[in-house]
Parts: sequence; C-alpha cells; structure tokens
Amino acid sequence: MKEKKWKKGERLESTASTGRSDFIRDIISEDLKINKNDGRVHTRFPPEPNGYLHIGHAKSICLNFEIANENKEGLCNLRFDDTNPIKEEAEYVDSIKEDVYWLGFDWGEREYYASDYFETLYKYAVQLIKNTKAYVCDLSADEMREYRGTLTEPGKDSPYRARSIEENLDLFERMRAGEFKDGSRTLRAKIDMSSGNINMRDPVIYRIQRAVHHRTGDKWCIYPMYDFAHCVSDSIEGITHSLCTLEFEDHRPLYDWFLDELAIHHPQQIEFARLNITHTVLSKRKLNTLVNQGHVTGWDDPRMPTLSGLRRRGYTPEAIKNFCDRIGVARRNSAVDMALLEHCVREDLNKRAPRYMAVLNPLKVIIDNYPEGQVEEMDAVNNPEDESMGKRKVPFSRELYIELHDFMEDPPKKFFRLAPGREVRLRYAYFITCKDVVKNEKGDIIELHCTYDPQTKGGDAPDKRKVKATLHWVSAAHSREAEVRLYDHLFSVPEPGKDFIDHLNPDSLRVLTSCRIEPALLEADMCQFERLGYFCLDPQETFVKRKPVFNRTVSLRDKWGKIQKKAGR
RNA sequence: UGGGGUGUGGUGAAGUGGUAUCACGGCAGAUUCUGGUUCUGCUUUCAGGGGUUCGAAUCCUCUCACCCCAGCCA
Repeated sequence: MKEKKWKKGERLESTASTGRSDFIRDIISEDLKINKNDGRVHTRFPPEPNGYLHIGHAKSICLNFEIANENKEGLCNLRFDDTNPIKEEAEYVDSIKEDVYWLGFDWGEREYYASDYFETLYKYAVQLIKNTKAYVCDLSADEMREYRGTLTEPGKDSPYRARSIEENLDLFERMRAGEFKDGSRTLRAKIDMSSGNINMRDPVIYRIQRAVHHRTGDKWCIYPMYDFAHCVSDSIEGITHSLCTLEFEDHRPLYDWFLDELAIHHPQQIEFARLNITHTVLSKRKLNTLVNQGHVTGWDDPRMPTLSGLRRRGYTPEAIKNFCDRIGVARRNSAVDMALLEHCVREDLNKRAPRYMAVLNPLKVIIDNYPEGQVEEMDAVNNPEDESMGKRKVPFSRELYIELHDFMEDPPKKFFRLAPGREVRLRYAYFITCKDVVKNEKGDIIELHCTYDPQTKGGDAPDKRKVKATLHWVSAAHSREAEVRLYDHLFSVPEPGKDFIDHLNPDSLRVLTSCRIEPALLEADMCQFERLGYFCLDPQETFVKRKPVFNRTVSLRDKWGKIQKKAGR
C-alpha cells in the first residue's frame, strides 16, 4: 500500500527564522509540532569517499547543515559511507572534509564512518538471520541476475532461500572467517521475489570481498551493502531526517523494512531532486571522464564544477551557499541556468573585491604632450561599493597601455570608446585625445599617439565637458607582466546529455600571456579588473610560471559585448 | 495493468478552494569617472480533456509527456 509520508495539507509555517519554505522544511515543522523524535532535528551529510565533491553535493551539504542550524539544538553529522573498499580512499576523505569546511559548515566532533559500525552491522545481520529474515545464498552473480527476473516479470526464489537458521548462522560466520572465495556466497534479505520493486527481491546485504579498507585494513573480508549499512548507520546516529536524492526513492521501502525488522530507531528518509546546471555536467562518472580523457587538467581545473575547481576559479563559499539557497529544494528534475550561479558570484564579489586596473591585450599609447620622465601618482578608489576599503596610488606616465579593444580606427555607431580625433577619459587620470595611429607593415595597429589635457587631472574637466567613455590603463614602465586565463562554459550547449564530450566548448579556456597589471595588484588574491571581470591569483600556477597567473572567475556583465554579438549575427 | 516519481513564464522556485508571487535571464529607460553597480518599467506561466464548485494551479476523473529502477556500486 502506498503511504505518503508528507501529506499535502494545511499550510505549514516555515522552519525557524529564515522564512524559507520547502517541502522538507514543511515536514520537519510538522514533526516538531507533534514532538516527533522528542523535538530533535538531526541530519547528516553522507558522502562516499570515492571522488571529489561538486556543487551538486553543495546543495545537499547546505540543505542538511542549514536545516540543522535553523533548529534549536539541531545537529548535522558528517558521515563517510565507506562500505566499498575497492573504490574508496583516505585521500578523498581529506578532500571532502576540506571542501565542507571551506563552505563554512562545522560538524564538530561528529565525524563518523559507516566502517565504525561494521561490528554492529554484523550483529544486526545475525539478528536478521535469527528472525528468518536473511539467508546465505550460493548463487553466482550471473545466476542471481537470472533469478531476479526483469522489470516486468517477477523473480524466482533462490534454491538456498529455505536454509535453516543454524545453517545460515554457520555459513555467515564462516563467510566472515574467510572460508569462502570472493563472490561465492552472499547474505540476502528474505523479502519478496515477486515484488514490483526490484530492490525488494531479496537484496544482497553482505558480499565477500577481499580488499584493504582505508580504515579497517584487512580486518574484514565481508562488507555490508549500502541499503543495509545506510539505514542502520542513520539509526545508530539518531538521525531524524535522512535526506537523499530522488534515485533512492525506490530504496525507501527497503530502508524502512530493515529498521522495522530490527526494531531500532527509525529515521525518515526524504528524497529531493539532485542539482543540474546548464552548460556543465554534474555526475561523478562524467566528471571522471573529463579528467581521465584529459579534457581538463584535473579535478580542480577551474572549469570543473567541483568545489575544488570553483575555489580555484575564485568562487567564494558565500556565493555558492547563496546559490544553493536560491535554487530551492523540490522533487522535480530540473536544470538551473548557469547564469544564476554567475549572478551569485558577481553579487558577492561586487561587494568585496578590491578594484585594480589590468590590461589584457595591451596597446601602447604615447601621450605626446606629457613631459618625458615625469611620473604622477593618481588617487584611485579601491571599491566604490565600500568606502572602508580605502584608496591607493596608481603611477601615470608618458607611455601607457590601454586595452586593444578600446580603440577602433573606424568605429561603428554605438562604439564610444577611443577613436581617431576622439576624446576619452583615462580612469582616475586625464582626458586624452587620439591624434595618430601607428601601424606595422602588415597593417596592424601597434601604437597610438595622443595628447592629454592637463586641466583634467583626476578625471574631471573644469569646463564640465563630458566624454562618453572611461578607459582603464596602466603605465608601461610601472606595470608588470602577468598571465591571465579566461574561462567560458565547459560545454557549448545548455544540456550536454549523453554525448557530452561532443559538445565540449573549444573556447572554454583562453590563455593570455602578455597582460599588464598595475603595481599595487601584486598583493591581491581576489579582485576586480576594472571593466573586465573578477579575477583571482592562482598560487600554484604563479609558482610554476614564475609570474603572476590570474584566473577569471566571471566576467562583468557586458552590454557592449551583447551589442557586438547581435551585430555579428 | 511491473514498480516508483514529476508536470506552474525562457530557467529555477512559491502557491495546498478566493486577484498566480519571487528570483535569474531577456528587452527598454534613468543614474554613473567601470558599457560595472544601483534604480524603474516591460516581457511570459498553471501539460491536455472532462467533472465538482458561486469560484479550481489547488478537489475528483481520464489522457499525455518526461524521469528513476533489473550492481555482490553508492
């Protein structure tokens, strides 16, 4: 019989003070009202240490930890679901802890491992045998598949299903003792081989597997399966609400069955839709393929949606958490627009990133009427959004660099940057007018000759005349060379799908090696390059390349870019 | 007639019998020493049919579409 654990019903107050409301928080509010679990709220984030965390995990981390934080005495455990020694490694445990901590969540002393419960799990398995609810099965993997039936046909009972309790007890003990070959026997739950839910067709709960476990070494040669280990681990830890993704929905009857048969504390499993984001992939398998086939440099490649990749790209924990809060929690499969993630970083970085000037594609500008050898220190605001971030000095001299794209010899209508005969402002410095364009034999523009108006020092004209553009610049002699890496979507289509490799964006990385940065910038790690975007220093690459290497976190919103794109079509 | 889910603007979410709401995106404008930020306005939606009701995204019913499940993975 179907039983809905969350009845659609009267309007519920949202949890705590956040004002946020979603179906999970509604369930918890209702549970609190009837004093279920003595009013406790206890969640857990249960990663398997077999890979790196990505932003999809962040959704789950935020959900679990924030729900705990929203409730008085609410707790959230960090539990490693380490029941498969073949796939799991201590290295992943460390990276997962680092990522969760980086996001800003605290699991206190509650760092647990399913492997801590192996002994207890074994005892519970014995209890199931004693209750005639589990049996040792000698079917091979292939045979078991045959016996299982199909989606539309029921399965058949295993010939070993009717073994006596004594025989099962003996065999199971000897499985543990290592008397049998890997894969030769399993312990199975005795449920219903004709169930429409394939998970209930006598699922395996223990398999024989001689492998070194990252924590228990070679102490065990039998390991519990997820369905058994997970619900019991939740129960042992006193979890009240066990939140997981939609694909475990079919496992809930099994989750409930084990706990009912064992008659132990019974958390409620609640499923929600996993996160998808456009223009990227969020499955361990696909991310793994990207790494293994060399489409990216590693799990922390700044184009990867992994937490380590996003961190290296310059995303802040605040931006990611804000994103996770905004996408909501629901039960329908969906794909969030990458633009929302980008909006969230811009919003955060706009408030906190100090501004600097950097020229990505330098074009030399010579101010003909500026005294040779003269240097002036211009006052520049570090962050117009936050006065407390103060000011700095930027050296100005006769020879400068501006952005190549800020000049056009024959500008179209809506281009209002520098052009022959046109006057623009150099930010925090002077108005300049372009007088002459110097080209090489190939016809490439290599140098501009301009004049400046000494009256406009600081950037304002005494006669109040206006200019239509303000350009960023650096002093040629005072600026330093840097490498800048510009990132774009990893995939050129919103939903890469099964053939995702075919849709890789060839321009997801562009490396610019002769950029010029203002001297003060050397001290910044995260910053805005004015008019360009948000960037962060890549410490590893800076060390390797022996010059500053910056990653572009995200570009600024770009109206001119949009106009150009439209014109291009 | 295998089982389990899900359908609300371009996208993600709220809404649980009483004017469909919010955010992102897009478009237009204002402000601006960043074509940034900020501000304003516009844009477009209840999968479909039938029923109940004074009144339906919401209740009933039929249909359609999509997602998940046949690991000794989690």
